[in-house]
Amino acid sequence: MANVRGGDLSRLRQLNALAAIRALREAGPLTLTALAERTGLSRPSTKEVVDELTGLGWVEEVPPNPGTMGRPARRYRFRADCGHLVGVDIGGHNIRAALSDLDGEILAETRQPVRPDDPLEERLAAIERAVSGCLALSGRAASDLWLVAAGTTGVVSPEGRVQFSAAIPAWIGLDLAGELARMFPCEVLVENDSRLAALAEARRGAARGARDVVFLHVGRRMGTGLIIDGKVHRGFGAAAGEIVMLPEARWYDAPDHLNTCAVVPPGTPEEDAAGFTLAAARDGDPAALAAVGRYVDDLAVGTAAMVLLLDPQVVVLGGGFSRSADVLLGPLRERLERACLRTPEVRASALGDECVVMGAIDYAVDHLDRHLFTPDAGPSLPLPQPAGR
Amino acid sequence: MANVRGGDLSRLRQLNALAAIRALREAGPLTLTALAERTGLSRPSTKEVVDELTGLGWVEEVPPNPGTMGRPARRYRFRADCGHLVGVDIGGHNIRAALSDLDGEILAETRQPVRPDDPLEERLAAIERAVSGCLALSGRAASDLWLVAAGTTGVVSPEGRVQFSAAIPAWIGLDLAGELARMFPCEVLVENDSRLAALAEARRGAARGARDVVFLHVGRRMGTGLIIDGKVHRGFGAAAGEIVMLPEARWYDAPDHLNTCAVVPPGTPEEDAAGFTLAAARDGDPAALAAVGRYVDDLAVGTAAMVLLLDPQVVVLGGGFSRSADVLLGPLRERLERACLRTPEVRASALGDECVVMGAIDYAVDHLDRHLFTPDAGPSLPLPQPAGR
DNA sequence: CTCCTAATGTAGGTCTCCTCTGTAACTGGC
DNA sequence: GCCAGTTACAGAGGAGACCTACATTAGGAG
Repeated sequence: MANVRGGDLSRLRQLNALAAIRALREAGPLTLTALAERTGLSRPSTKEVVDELTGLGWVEEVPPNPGTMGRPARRYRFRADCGHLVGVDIGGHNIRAALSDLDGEILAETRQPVRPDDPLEERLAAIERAVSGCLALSGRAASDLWLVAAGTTGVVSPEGRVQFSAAIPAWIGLDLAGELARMFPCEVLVENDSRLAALAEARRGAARGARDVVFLHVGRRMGTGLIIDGKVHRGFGAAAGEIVMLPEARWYDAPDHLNTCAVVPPGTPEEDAAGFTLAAARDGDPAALAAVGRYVDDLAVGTAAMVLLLDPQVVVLGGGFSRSADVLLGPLRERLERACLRTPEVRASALGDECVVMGAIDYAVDHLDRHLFTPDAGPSLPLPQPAGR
Repeated sequence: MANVRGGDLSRLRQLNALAAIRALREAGPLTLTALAERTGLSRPSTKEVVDELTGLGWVEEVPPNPGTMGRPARRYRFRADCGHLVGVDIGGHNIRAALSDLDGEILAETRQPVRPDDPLEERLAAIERAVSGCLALSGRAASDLWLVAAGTTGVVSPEGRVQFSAAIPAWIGLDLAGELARMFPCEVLVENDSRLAALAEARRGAARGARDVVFLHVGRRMGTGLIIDGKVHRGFGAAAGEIVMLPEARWYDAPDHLNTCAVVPPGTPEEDAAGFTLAAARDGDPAALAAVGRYVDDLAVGTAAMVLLLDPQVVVLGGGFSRSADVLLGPLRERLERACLRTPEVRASALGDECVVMGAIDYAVDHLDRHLFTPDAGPSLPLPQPAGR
């Protein structure tokens, strides 16, 4: 029983304003009559609501649709550009950033290469450069930002502190949320990167529309992200999805099967080895195919555990190795078919390297939806008045 | 974006009436001033709302609290008794039923012994007898029932069909929701029993207040129920929680360790064997302790998989063996401590055999809350007018 | 140029809530 | 037994938001 508060007339107006905003966000520019139909309000009331929202800067009139019978209807749209969001992907080798409008439409993207053993300061500076780049590309200022969401490798505490990271040693113990809050003049969210990737796939990628999704990050490191009932699942201590830690799930050492295959040229650095095996498997090399088989055998154990436990609608294969999804998908499906009670769809990531930034943006949009555009959600009133552009 | 509808004045009244009902349900009998404070409405408006609800039969006046300064305030309470819910636990050896009011307060309980190999008709008849018994005990008629929720062993499809059941062979393929709908003149819900047990523990049992809970049904058969974000997690095909099916989780054969221990007298029927081992372990018998150790070793593997994946706040140990929780809890905690990133609390079931019926009641209450007492929830208007008692 | 269509704008009415003022009921001290 | 103090109840008047109904306006078709 969350909310026990009633409300007066102004609350009703607020509700109706929110309904109008949501209708406009869902269905693009609408005429007053169309909007009235969608919100269930009468036209005069709808007009009053729209006028108020226009005054606040949330809504703007667009030219009418010509060529129709009768008097042309004025059309209104939600001003998604009245605020901006930034998503950041903090990886071992790259910092990616993207800037979007309030609808999550991406307006600019940048990438800053880094090295896993870069010192803390250098990496933080790269984050700042990546975001500044986005701002410059889109012609915005930092003060236009409403929300920055960052995804990082490693285990992130509920408060945004990095508790553990195999990929970025310097990151361990860092108060990432605090650092970012110092860096940007707006609210900051921090989340694990695989979870954000999962969210992106569930919202706009391979699992669009599914409410229960398991995202597998397969690559040199393994990770998972869970979407349950349409939301990112963090767990009580924000440590959900760490099934790699269980020896019986056979995930931790699984990539070794690909690294130690005979088709890998001697002297190949370990980080490139798997690529050779996967490529050879695609060409039908028997040794490589056998190695891939052993790899998928292991991969399928942990995956089956997740599927049996959660019964997701879709399993999405992402991460570095998902470029070779054509080689992996078939064998994985086949093994899940045998192990699971109900086999979910298994699909390759549709977003690739952009997965995490997109997920960060989607996470920020969700946050906004929940705290600004949802009635009964705490202090969320539609009051922030957007700048005049 | 679920709901895009606005509303008019009557909607506001409805919202405020719901707020009043929720406040009364949460905090018991309240005076007008107290209610006004909680709902945020003025006293005159609160009075009008309460009068309307009284007229509809949802609210009733109770004698004022004597011994206070000033004019005694009239007090009002939610009439939880204006409708009734039934929860049913369909097990292999017992059918349990409970009847509760709209707050989930249990008013009557019955039990009907059955045998696992009873024919379909006999088991359905036992369900009917169990519920009739509750009605008779509490002096109600079937027409007073608003909702019947049933938990059964086995895998239940989203539509309420039993897809598989190891414990009740005759049950497989049965359209249980359909059968119950024919039996009772009200809405019917069907769910897996372990999930309902998990819900009961999360609502009123060992994990009260936790939003992410893993319930382990340990007994002759193993099962799990997951509460995620405060709700029962079913999964896309309602097959969530079936980790027993995975050989690597080492759950399926785990009970054998207890059955084959030397302390079990020869000729003991298999269903009683584990009890001897657990009892001997409590008394410190070395062979029994070793068997329990092997059992918990296996139990911990699947459990660690769940904990690592979901990071629940609490793990609840329920089912037949949970009577011996004192013997099992320590070793299980210790093993989880080693295997998990963040070890959740591990507690014994607080509800025992009543777990599933209680969970069924809680499930029904949740359903009501969502569909009757929540604004913005589909056709949920506070119109059903309760009988005059 | 007129008719038709579809949207706009305005007026009056209703509903719900709020604030304010006066009245009622009970306790405790003298 | 009476009076002051305290607390709650009851009703009147007013404001805000929505609805319906009707008159008005702008563009396209014949």
